[in-house]
Amino acid sequence: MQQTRITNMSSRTHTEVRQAFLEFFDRKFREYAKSKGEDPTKFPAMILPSSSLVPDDQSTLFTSAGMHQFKDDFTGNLKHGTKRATTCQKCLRTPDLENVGKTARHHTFFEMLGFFSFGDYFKKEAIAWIWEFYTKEMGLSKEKLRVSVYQDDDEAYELWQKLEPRLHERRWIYRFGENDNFWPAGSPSQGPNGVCGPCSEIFYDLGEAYNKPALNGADDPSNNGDRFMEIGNIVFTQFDRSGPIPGKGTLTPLPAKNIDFGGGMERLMVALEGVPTTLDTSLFMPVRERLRKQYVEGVYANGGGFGGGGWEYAVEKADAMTREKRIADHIRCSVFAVADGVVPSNEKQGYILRRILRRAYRDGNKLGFKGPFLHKLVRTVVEVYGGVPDYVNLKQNPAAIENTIRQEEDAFDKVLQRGLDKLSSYIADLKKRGAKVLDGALAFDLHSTYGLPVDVTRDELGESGLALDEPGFEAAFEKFREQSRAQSAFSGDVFEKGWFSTFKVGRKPTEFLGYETTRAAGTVLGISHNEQLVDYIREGSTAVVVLDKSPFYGESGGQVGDTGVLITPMGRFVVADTKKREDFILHTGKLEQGKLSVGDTVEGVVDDNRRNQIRANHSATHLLHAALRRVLGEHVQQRGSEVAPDRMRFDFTHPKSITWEERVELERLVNEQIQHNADVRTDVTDPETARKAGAMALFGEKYGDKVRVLSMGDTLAAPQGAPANQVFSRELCGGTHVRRTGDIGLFRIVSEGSSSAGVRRIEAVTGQSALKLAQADSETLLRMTALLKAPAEKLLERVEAMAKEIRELKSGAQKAKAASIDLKQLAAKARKQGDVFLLVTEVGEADPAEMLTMVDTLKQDMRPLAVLLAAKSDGKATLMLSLPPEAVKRGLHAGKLVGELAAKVGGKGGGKPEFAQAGGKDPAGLPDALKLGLERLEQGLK
RNA sequence: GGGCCUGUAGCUCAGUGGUAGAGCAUCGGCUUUGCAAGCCGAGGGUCAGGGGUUCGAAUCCCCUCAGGUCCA
Repeated sequence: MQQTRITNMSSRTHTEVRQAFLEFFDRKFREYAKSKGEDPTKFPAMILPSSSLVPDDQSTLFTSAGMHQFKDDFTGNLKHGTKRATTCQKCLRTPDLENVGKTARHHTFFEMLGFFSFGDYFKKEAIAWIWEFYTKEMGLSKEKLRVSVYQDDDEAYELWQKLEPRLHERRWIYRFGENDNFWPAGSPSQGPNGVCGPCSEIFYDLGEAYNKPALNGADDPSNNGDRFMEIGNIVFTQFDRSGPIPGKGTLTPLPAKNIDFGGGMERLMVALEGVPTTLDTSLFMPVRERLRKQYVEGVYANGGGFGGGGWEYAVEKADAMTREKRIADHIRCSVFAVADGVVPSNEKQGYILRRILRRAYRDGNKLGFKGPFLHKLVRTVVEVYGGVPDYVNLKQNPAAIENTIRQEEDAFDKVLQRGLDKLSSYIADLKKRGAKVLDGALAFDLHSTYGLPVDVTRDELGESGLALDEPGFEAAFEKFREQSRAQSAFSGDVFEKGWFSTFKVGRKPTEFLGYETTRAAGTVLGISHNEQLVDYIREGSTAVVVLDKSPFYGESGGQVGDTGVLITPMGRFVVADTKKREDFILHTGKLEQGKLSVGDTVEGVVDDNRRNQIRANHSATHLLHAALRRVLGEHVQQRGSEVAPDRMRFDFTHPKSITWEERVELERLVNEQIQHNADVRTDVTDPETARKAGAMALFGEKYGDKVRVLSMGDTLAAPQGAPANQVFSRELCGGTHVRRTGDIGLFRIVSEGSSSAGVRRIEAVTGQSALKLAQADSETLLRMTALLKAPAEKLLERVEAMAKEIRELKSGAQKAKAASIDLKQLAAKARKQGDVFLLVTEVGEADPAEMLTMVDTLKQDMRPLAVLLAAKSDGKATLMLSLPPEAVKRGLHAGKLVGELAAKVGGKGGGKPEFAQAGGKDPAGLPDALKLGLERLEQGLK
């Protein structure tokens, strides 16, 4: 009976479920706020969008928990302007990588349904609401739900009991210890100190078929079986722990208590759809089906290839189910990561993504796929999630995501090939030696140096009837890991430390005034000296100063920070650089004069001239971006930029280098826009309106509720919201720009190149710098015309002719030198010694290269020839000896002989049996050396 | 943050202290009805950059840069 109900509910799509969750909590929040007497017309937005997978702060590589974007809100700094919020947060986590596809619930990428309280509602509401959501809104059977509380949390126990007496009667409220039901796990007795609290989990019983009870509270992770799936966890942050670590700490109640609820979207879908694992839900089945279809098509296209079997064959061969599921998980993860701007690489986020993609690729190989196949699944993932409002960036440019993944597949293919080549040479070597086992250190080298996965090595060895020295491999790996660990500076702290984290608590971000002015008054909120917060600094101190308002632009979006000065009644603080950190503007510099204290009113004065050059360069990047899309095509995507006063750099996706014609056209288009001198307009609006107006948003970039839309170029008379094709450039941008395009003055491309695979880089200059460049070019030209005595338009011809002439002269020079010695005369000195011509002589001034030419020329005339030449150059002596095979056969060795002769000129020498040279510092010894050489050669040739 | 590998002609690479090479590509000539191709020949190199050791460095040592790869 229950089954019928579940089936009914499963007709909801995941998009509807997600929406239902968010709307449900939004409703609850509003009811609650009203009951507290709050004014309903003044409610802030409480359904918040998912933040990017790549977090703003440097604490972690990826957003790995639903509460990540609320870290500051939990410490009392209401960054989002609300005390209550609900989200569906995308997360990425890899410690469970090994479990993906094997268990019912592990993922690399997952979505966390969350609701949060920052010192607002607490335990009672949280428990009641989530229960109502699961049982009423989602219609989950109460028979299937179990809950747990922390062993000492009687309050939570009673709340559950009162809410649903049956849970208590059936003993379905479990009390677990601090390792299961406390956050951070085990903190009462182990630490760390700080905010913490008990939690309460909700489980869904998948049925006895999955008979691995997990609800025994044991700490052994192997008991985290598949029968009971944790679908939600409410953390009650209510204590401040202090005390020894490890050791029993004291838990002091916090005045402001928080709620952090997280429930896996994938797990909820399992409960709703009645399937055994998260990877069997409708979130993944389209991807898995697409994969199977591709496989079957592959079999067909290859005339029944893939080892001659069908899917079932592969199942038997390679544990296909796990692999298929893992591919589905990994490709979904990769699509989301790429959409958020991550590109596979060998560091940071890019490296995690690369590992995930390569694992999936290997799984595909094992299933029988040959060559790239993962990128073909991208569209399916995009189709599954395309309807979710938060994930519009998936739909924005699926081709770019496909491309990125395809490139990584190709790159890995190459790596595999190289590794396999190396391995086969090892295998050949083993066979030659009659050995059976490959050294573990070698296998590890293949892995660590050439990126060849060890399972590939194992398989290949197996096919040749060989084995891998497993303990040796493990030992090498462990040694390597230890070394890396010891040398690591990596810290995994989620909560940052340092002066800034203390400073920012409860403060409003700096208001940036620099769009309108470059000179404005502000109040000093904080000063950091030597990484410590201080009340004041004295003359000569370097410091970081934070103001409530500032005209200084903090480095971001590629634009460098402003420089200038902060003037106080008592002093002068020279700003050398300005950075932006979480919307606070940090002025770095030195107090040149007087004293500066917190609370002082200062006048911030930005270096105007420098700022104007920056404006020109920044605006020019927008024009260049637009021009690139017109000249090269719509596939051009910004990949980064750097805007400084004297130069700009723009990186963008494009598969080929740019032709000269394209470059000329780009320059022309940009300068045309500059000459039209159109107004530059900024509209402040919300992201949705901006998108509709066709503004280009940076791929993978994060934007707030309000964005600045910058429109530039022709047809600006068009009303706000006019289609993008009516203006030359329309982009979201927080940087500072010129008023009219004419302010840019002049735009010139300095260079074009590549910064990484598939990404081109253009460097350019504007305004004064462009003029300087033009003048420098003219000067070069002018000087060349003078130097070469040719008019500018004939220069090219002239230089080409000269280059040719130089080449001819050069090759002629050595011959001429050789000739000047009069080779004929030299040759006449040659004697026949047995069947070999023998020539031993001094040739005056000559360097080794010239002597070589002589030797070669002489050898052409007399064959076979043994020749020993001696020469002086730069006050040093050089000896050169060339022997024909006939002489070598008779036991002569040019290298050895020349070494012996070198001693006569105070030097050393050597070489091969048929050719050798030597040098020494004492040319006076040359006659002796020649005499000895002649004796030896005569003897040797007899 | 650390370990290892690589960087040589337009491309793919060989070259373990002694005259910088091969294959492909390019250009020219010949052969062929044409194509595919073949034959002969030519051009093309700061041996990633810098410093050092040495009589002599693509080669050995140190530093820098770039790419690859693994770990933290």
